[in-house]
Amino acid sequence: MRYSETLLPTLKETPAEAEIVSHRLMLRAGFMHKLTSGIYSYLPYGLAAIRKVENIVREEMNRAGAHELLMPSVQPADLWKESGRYEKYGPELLRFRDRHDRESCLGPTHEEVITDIIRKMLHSYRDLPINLYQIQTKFRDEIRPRFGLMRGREFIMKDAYSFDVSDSAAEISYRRMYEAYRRIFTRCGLEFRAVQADSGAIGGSFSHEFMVLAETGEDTVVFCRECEYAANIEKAVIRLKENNQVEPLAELEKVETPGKRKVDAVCEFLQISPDQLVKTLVFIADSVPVGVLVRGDREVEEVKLKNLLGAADVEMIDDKQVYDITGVPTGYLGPVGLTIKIVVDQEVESMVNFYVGGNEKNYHMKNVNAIRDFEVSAVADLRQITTTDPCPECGGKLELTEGIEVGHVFKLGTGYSESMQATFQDENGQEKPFVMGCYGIGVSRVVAAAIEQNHDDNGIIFPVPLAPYTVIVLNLGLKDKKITEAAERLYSELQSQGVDVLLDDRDERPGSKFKDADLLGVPFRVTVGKSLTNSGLVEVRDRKSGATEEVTPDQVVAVLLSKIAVEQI
RNA sequence: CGGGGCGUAGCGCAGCCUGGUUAGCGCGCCUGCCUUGGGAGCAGGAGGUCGUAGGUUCGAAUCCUACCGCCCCGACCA
Repeated sequence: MRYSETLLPTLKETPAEAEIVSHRLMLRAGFMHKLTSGIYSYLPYGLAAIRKVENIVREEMNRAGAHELLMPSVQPADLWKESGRYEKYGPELLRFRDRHDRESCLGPTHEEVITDIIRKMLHSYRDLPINLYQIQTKFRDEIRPRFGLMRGREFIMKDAYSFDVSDSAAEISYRRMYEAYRRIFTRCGLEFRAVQADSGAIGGSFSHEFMVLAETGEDTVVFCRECEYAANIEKAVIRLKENNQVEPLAELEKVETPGKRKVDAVCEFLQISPDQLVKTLVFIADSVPVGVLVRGDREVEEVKLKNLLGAADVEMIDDKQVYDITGVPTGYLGPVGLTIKIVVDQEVESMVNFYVGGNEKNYHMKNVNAIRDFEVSAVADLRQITTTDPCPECGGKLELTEGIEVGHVFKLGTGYSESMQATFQDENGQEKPFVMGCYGIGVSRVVAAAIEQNHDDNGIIFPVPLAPYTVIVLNLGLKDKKITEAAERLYSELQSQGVDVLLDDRDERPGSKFKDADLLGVPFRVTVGKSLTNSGLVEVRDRKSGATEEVTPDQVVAVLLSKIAVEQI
């Protein structure tokens, strides 16, 4: 590509809208152009990076036996009504009517469409297994799009769907995708972890997320220092410590706590530690209020709560709503005498003689005990794991880190095939629902995550496999025949060797070209300028290390090819 | 949806509080000269419905109202 011919508008200054480094750099390096919130045009340079990711994804999907197809983005509501998701999927699903007043939606994912294809086209166990994928633009009307391509409303996703004859066969398909994903993200040059995950709105029995480790990640990942255990914090199961202390139940007592509402204040006033206190939080689960009890120093994990209650949505409510529902001012709420449904974190169940709010302003209660003093409708693991908890697998020490979710694999089971009546005949002539799996990769997000992980003060440092161009040739002597000829020759020789090369043939001063080359993050830079005139040499520079060497023009292609070979995974 | 911030030239901003000629600055862009290995210099120039609509006023970028858009925080522990 000739720089002079393409649209690659680099910016010296950072647009005010960008907060995180990948977003800033992508805007400055002319990757994309925002049309409206969460919706971007991909400019040539950004598109080239996306294509690199797509190609790696394609190669590995194909290697894993999946086959590419392309499904529509506009989908009829009827299909979504069949699966039951037209009601379940929230406002993220963009709905509209066509000219015939038919209800339609923009596909945020394609389980319904693929299941429809398969049920109409496959009828025999002999056709299975099959795994189909597409790379396509998805639309999800996110509550709050942010960070540029990191969380857009419109984004590019690779989604794959597997169909199997049985659960055990589906597990093989799942493993295959899991391994393919490991290869994909390794090839992208990313530092990542595969973690156990909640399956969320898509549903299904179990799943793993692939997380690129980065401070700006929107997810928290917990992993064990001693074993292979790794999970999204939403999912991390808490292994209960044995509680052998047998303490006799004491008599319930009311204590005055004037003006003490926060856990810390109550504890300080009563001279107790937060692990002796139980807080009562009120959530609204699909419009039903639920009281949730956790120890004073713990945090409720809403995803766990949601799963326990089988609710589509749970939300903590504000002080006013709490008062409206319970008649108790916040800070003094407790389970004793509370009429709403109460669920209890497993840790609380093993506590004896603890403290709670007194359901009356300025009062708490002591020596409270579950079951004896209040009714419990369920006990479960409802809190967030912490680094002081033992690893649920081996008991080892846990660590927390932030991650960007770039891939997610799900074992779906027969949920969709049953609701949509997608069946095949097995070898005995029995009708059976397909056992499904689905597998997503946020292609545009991978590019953002890669930049989040690979940059310095001067700009992007692309890993070779994702770099839109592997080499940039700077012509620093546009009016110098010898220099221009050498640069042009290098450009065409590299191209003929199959190297993605950008020739900076703009009429710009050297400083600007150097700055832009750094900003764009092209892994290798070849400078053809005055050293060619002086000593017959050109400079080859490694963007990542900054190391330079001077070689003759004849050597350049060979030198670069060997450097690229080292970096190409 | 709540809270906060912002909307003035392609980008980054000043001006607004305290209303008053042709609305500024830096970067970028155009022309010329000069320069050419880390975003040069000089000279000249183009480019603005001051987000939109309404109101107050002799007069509005500036004050008031409504709307639109964008960004950030939160969907958070009582």
